[in-house]
Amino acid sequence: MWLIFVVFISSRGMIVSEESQVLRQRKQKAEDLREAGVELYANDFQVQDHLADIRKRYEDLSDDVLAQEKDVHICAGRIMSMRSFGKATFIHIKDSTDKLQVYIKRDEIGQDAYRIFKKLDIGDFVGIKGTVFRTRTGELTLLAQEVRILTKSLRPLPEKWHGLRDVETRYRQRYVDLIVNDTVREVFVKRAKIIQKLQEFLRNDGFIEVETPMMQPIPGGATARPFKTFHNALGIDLYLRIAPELYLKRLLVGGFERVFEINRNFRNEGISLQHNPEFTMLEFYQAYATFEDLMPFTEKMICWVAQEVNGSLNLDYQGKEIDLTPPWQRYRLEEALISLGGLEPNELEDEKKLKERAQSLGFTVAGQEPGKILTKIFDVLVEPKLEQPTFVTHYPLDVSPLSRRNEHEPSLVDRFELFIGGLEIANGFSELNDPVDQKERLLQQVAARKAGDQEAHFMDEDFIRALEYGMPPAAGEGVGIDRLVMLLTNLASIREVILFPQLRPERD
RNA sequence: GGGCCGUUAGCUCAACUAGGCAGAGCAACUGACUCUUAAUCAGUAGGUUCGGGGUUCGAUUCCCUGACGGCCCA
Repeated sequence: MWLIFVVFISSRGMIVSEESQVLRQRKQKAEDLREAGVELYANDFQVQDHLADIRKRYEDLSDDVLAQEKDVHICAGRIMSMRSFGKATFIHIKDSTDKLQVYIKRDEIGQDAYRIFKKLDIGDFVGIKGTVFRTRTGELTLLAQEVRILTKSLRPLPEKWHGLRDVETRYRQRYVDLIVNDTVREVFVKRAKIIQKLQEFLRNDGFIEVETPMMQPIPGGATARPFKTFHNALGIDLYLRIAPELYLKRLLVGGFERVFEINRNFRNEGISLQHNPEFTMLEFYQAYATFEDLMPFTEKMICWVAQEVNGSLNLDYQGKEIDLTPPWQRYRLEEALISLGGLEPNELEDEKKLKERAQSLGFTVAGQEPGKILTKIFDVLVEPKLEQPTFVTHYPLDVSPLSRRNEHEPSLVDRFELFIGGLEIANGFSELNDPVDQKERLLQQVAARKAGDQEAHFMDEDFIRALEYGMPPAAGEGVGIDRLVMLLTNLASIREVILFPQLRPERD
């Protein structure tokens, strides 16, 4: 393919290009190299060693022993820095495992090769063949016998010590962020590990991982507005799922006793420090268990993951010292509202007083069920205060249309939410498996939807039919993976733990 | 959706407070230099100051408007 330059004459009569000077210079260099017969995008280089392995093997050897080492290593990486002395140059190259200095001498690689090497830039990928030595200043270094360009980089990397700071550019060009900001890379490595460890923990406990539809004709399993799309061949509306819940419960009906899924949910709602339109959720369901069983199970699971990835049950989250050691604090919802939220007990009894309180906090209360008002007040007054891990239990029935009714207090359900560091991390409950009760509750949701509540649940007749076949008693739970990662990496923004967070498109 | 803050060279930032030729470091280019590591030394080039409009003799700066981002609130 030909590189096309758009060149025009400016009003001042100078020839200027739309491209930056650096980009133009680099494209010119690339052309020069190509004309000199250099393949700029080679694909036949056989890498034998990762940089970390080289470091590991030689790091602790004394200079004398090192001087005897004649083994030749073949490795590759991106040039991250360059210090040239005319006829010799030090560079640092970086691969996925480490960063290593390479010493390139004209007398070692030959005049022609050195002339070509001088055309290379920071950012280029190179293949190196060489032996290991230690410099006078004590740095383990590869002495290059051969240097080869593997990929030409046309754009300059950000500055070497301030790096890339601009948040918008970091998110839009995450690839650059990952090249230059090692801590960012570490966050996503840790994220991958957290997910692996959750899978491992659940598998070891007899759960099997399944995949259920992300595109659903009836979006269910959560209180949220869905994204809508259209399938051309079927000629039907489909929704991106807001939760996998109803499908996972169908699997309990089908005879699986322990299932889990870790995958994306999509909610057509605002974006904030804790919300991205698509986010990752673990949901797991266990037959013959109750929400009471899930609480210690959750303690065990999260502690194990924390121990595996951080090596500790103590963590610093945004300046708060958090201790994950079980057992975790428990509050009934009303109890938390009174002792942490500062509400008077009589406010909880009296719907009118409750609405006044909500209004004083700036909420619209018209047409809202008391349970919804209660949980909204909770979100604002209590949630940020729940720094140490805390289970909040006994949620109102009207905000929990899929949860099993509490046997002693029928206006409440057997449900908990887990908060750590002021973040809502998990939500679990004993599952409602009475198809008649479930149908009634969904009908109430449909009525609420008709009355204008766009977050209310849809009716799902097939789900009811499934329950009519019989779903074993069970408990299920959802864990917000992004927030768990935020917690374990001490990051305040969900955008820092999602590789490509949703942004408005760039103009031009 | 509302409020506040921000957007200047490839990157990180000045120039604000008082409207007067848009600057530095790194990166780049030319030259010197065969153990440097924020290499050094000498020189060079690089700008739609986010877009549009206004005020003004003159706008990066003041005003209006739009875009994008950040934080706070809903």
